[in-house]
Amino acid sequence: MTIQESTTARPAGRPRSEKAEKAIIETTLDLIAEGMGVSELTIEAIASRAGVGKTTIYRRWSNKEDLVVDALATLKAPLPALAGESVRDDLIVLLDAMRSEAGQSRSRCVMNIAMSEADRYPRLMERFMKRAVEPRKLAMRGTLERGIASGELRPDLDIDLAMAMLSGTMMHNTKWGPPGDLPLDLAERIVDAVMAGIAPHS
Amino acid sequence: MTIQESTTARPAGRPRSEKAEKAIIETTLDLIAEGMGVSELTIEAIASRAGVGKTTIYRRWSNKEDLVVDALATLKAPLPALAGESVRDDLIVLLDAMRSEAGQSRSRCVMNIAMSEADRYPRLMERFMKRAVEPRKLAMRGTLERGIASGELRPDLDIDLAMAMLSGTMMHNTKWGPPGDLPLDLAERIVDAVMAGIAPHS
DNA sequence: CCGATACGCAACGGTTTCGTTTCGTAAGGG
DNA sequence: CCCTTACGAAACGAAACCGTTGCGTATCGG
Repeated sequence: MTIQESTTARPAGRPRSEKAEKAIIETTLDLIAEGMGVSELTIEAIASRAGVGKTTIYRRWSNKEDLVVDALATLKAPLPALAGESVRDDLIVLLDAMRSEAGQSRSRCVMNIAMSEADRYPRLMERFMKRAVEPRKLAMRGTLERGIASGELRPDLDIDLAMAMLSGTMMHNTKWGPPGDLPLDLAERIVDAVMAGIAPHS
Repeated sequence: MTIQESTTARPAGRPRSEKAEKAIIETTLDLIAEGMGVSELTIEAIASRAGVGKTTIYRRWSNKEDLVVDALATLKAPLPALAGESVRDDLIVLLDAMRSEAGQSRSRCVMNIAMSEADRYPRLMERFMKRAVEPRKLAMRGTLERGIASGELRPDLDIDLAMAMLSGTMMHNTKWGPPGDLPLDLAERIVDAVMAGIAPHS
């Protein structure tokens, strides 16, 4: 209230190290990506691996869950750009984004948490859903609606069921398919198969 | 080596209580079904809930993983009987078995473990896969092959991809679909949608 | 330079689980 | 009856984390 507090009234003293903050969050994500469940994460392990005192963590987050929420929130979802020409191409782009993300251990184990600890950490999952899942669902829904309008998809299409077919088939491959990298043309094959169906041409 | 050792040369002394053994395994499955990860299971919690001394557990299993392996192995997989008339009907039966199992907390959380802790407990998963997953996969594969032979399915069908489409769509609904029970006709709708495809009639 | 704050580090007491051991009792076989 | 083994209960020392505190140092504003 004196003369100028600039924008945020910087407090006196040494400012908090952004490097430490980044290291903490990165380490948290790394540990999760290595298959560690939320309940197995320990503040001490994060601190030691990040080269940081526990104090520095507790000064920023009051408990483990808050830290994990913030860490997951930094996983941005750079939605792939859709050409918007053919619905088939757009669906392939969307599914191929899933395929390539499945190869990254980080996204993969975040997905593990999403599927196995959803009930135990509802706040965490709610936030993660809104941030990472919803935008993709909306993009796919929009593409399917466009396909119905343009006649590229059947007019009586059950959109929710179609989304489950597309995403579910890809997820089934990432989770239960043969080990190793997924074939590069998997998205294309899935989209074509889902579009054509498994019954013979009528 | 004296006269008769019957079948298994019963040792002297008090025999082990089958009741205790059963209680231990049931309690283990219950705890897992309540959303407890393998790493969060504690021998003490199992012992106390089962009304059993820790000694009784350690006398039978040398560590937690061995116990969980045995517990999961007792989850038998009563494959649904397939009529073998129409491929569509058999696929519906197979998928509907998945749907109804998804409603049971026990099978559900076993699935959670399967998907999230597969890398951490590979022995455990290998055994579980062989016991519970493989028979179902074989049944579905057989049905699809029969459908190709009978002309009910397209002759150039990619069987693995078709299995991923069917199972993946159902799993997507169980995991990411709206909360609450799955609609009773979900299996039928999935099978019909997968067979017909989402593209318009050619 | 000085005061204030953050830093990494180490240690604290408290809790939980571990795997083991000891205890007195229960239940079979010879 | 006696020997053997299993039983449930309780307690043990060791280890891992918890959340907190004190320490000496580093880094900012004034």
